[in-house]
Parts: sequence; structure tokens; C-alpha cells
Amino acid sequence: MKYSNATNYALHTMVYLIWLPKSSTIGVQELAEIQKLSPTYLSKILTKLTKAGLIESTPGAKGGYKISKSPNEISFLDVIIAIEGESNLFNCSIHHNEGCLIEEVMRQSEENMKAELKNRLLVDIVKKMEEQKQQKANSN
Amino acid sequence: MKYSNATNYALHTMVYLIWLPKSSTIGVQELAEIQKLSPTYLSKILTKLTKAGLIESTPGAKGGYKISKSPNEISFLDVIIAIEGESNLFNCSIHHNEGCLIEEVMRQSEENMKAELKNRLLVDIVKKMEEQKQQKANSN
DNA sequence: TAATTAAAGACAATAAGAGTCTGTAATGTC
DNA sequence: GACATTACAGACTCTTATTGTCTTTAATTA
Ligand code: SF4
Ligand code: SF4
Repeated sequence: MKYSNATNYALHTMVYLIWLPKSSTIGVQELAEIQKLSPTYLSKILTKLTKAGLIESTPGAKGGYKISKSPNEISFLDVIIAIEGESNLFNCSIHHNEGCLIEEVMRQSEENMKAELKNRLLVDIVKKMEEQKQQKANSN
Repeated sequence: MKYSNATNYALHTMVYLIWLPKSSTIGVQELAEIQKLSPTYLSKILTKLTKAGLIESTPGAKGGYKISKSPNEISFLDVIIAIEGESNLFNCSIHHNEGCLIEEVMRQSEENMKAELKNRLLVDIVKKMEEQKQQKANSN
């Protein structure tokens, strides 16, 4: 059981997009260069993020991607659900019992993870990165 | 990202083994019958549980499996790690940064899930199942 | 109109999971 | 000791999901 690589790429891309000046857009080829991966593959990931409403895309010349909603509303969980989907981690399709005790534990533990992911905003990562950069600059 | 079916089978098997009278052993063919799956496949899962030290196996006639340590020491997390391994859910092999902020969030959220899984004991599931059975019997 | 860019979908390659089969080693029974 | 029983190991196949590429289409700007 692992997160897909796509989730990793998506998180990095989202952090980068939030870090960008709000009005500017950026194309997939440039984003792919930064992360050193194929533009066509990244394109699929970006399409998922677009459909989830996390970013906006404009086709055509001078088009590209940018953050859609306010960065204060975008959590880690939003990105992960956009990529991984929202089905449960534990598969109970075998013989579903009402109020099964095993399922309850698995579901609860998953909720604990998701609660943390929902609390953490991507924009806080960007802010902290800026702070680190600032401190480094000051210490010179 | 999903738990493997093997984890589901392992949890059910462990609950059953804990529910059994402590001294008795049970063979893989019988366990497989209960869960309606192939004995050879279940055997692989049981071997993993054995190597993790959760159950004991004795080969030969009248052999089989039984719980090894005290049920009070067996958590959901123990079973899950025995099957899924203990590597992290989030894959940072791409370009590992020291003290990366993204990784920290992913790691922390995973810890939250595992903390819950570590707190929950399989034996409590068995106890609650017995209670439910008791209540049902009383209401008749 | 022409250039640019995202989106869609078909397709191939890879990896992981699920499951089967066969043979071997250990243990108890006679 | 011979035999039946059982766990264990490993090779093997099948299926599924992920990863990634390629081609075509649609929208937008200049
Ligand atoms: S955990 Fe419970 S609900 Fe899920 S497959 Fe097992 S018995 Fe059914
Ligand atoms: S999350 Fe951080 S450590 Fe992990 S791959 Fe990205 S930059 Fe590297």
C-alpha cells in the first residue's frame, strides 16, 4: 500500500503554483521541466487537479494553469483525494457486515490520517519555505 | 492506494485464532474453508504472520497454527505491518530533501493513523463480539 | 489564418497483487 | 521404520493498477 507517484508530483506542482504570483499562469512544459518528468504525463495529473477544482486551465496561446480558489482553502487532503480518489483504504467488499468491528477500527484510523491532512494547508508550506529562505539570507 | 486483500484475510484469521481456546491449534485447510479461499494462498499469509511472531506454527500431523504471544499484546498495527511491510506510504525517493516540509506532513498524518491502529487490540474485537452475542441471547 | 496550449483517448510497458501448483521438510501415529 | 499429515518454499501464471507515450481534437491568442 503506497501513494502513487502522481500524488507526489501533484503536491509539488500545487506548492509551486501557490508560490507563483497569483495572476500569472504557467504551461505544462515548463512545470514538467522543473520536476524533470514528461509533459504529457504531468498533463494528465494536472487535468485531474483541474477537474477537482483546485486549479484553472486556459487552453490556447498564452494559456496554462493557475490556482483557482484561495490558497487558504487548499489542504493536503484536497490534493490527495483529487489524485487517489476518495474510496476507503480498507476493502470490505468480501462480506460486508453491518457495524462490523474490524471495519470500524480501520475506518477510524483512516479518519485520523485524513483529519491531519485536512488541517494542513499547502500555503503554509510555501510560507515556511519563504521563512527558511529569509533566515538563510539573514545569516549571511 | 489500498490495503491488499491479504490484510483483510490476515485480520479475520487473527481474530478467529484469538477467539479459539488458547491451547488448541487449527490447520490451514480449516481456516481457508471458513473464509472461503484457497488454502495455498492463505498459507502464504499465515507464513507472514508466523515470521512476524504473531502466531506459532507446528508442522506434521496434529500440527497447525495458534496464537504465540498474549492476545493483549497484539494490535491491529502488528498485523498490518506483518502483511504490508513497514515502509512509508509516501514515496520520497525522487529527490529527498533534508527536513522537507511536504514529507513532514505526509509522515505525520501516517503516524496519526498508525497510532490509532497501535492502540486497538484484536482481543477487544473478540470481546465485543462475545458481548453482542450475549446480548442477542438475552433478548430472546 | 497560424501558432500555441490543454484535453481526451488509445496504446504499450512495468510493477504489484492474487492465486495455483509442486516439491520438501518436519512431526506424530502405527 | 513406514506412512500420513501438515507447514514451508519457490516457481509459475493471471489479473489489475500504475506509469508513461503518442496522436488527435478543441480552444484561445495574435
Ligand atoms: S472487516 Fe467486517 S465488513 Fe469488512 S470484510 Fe471483514 S467482516 Fe466484512
Ligand atoms: S516531498 Fe520533499 S523529500 Fe519528498 S520528494 Fe518532494 S522534495 Fe523530496
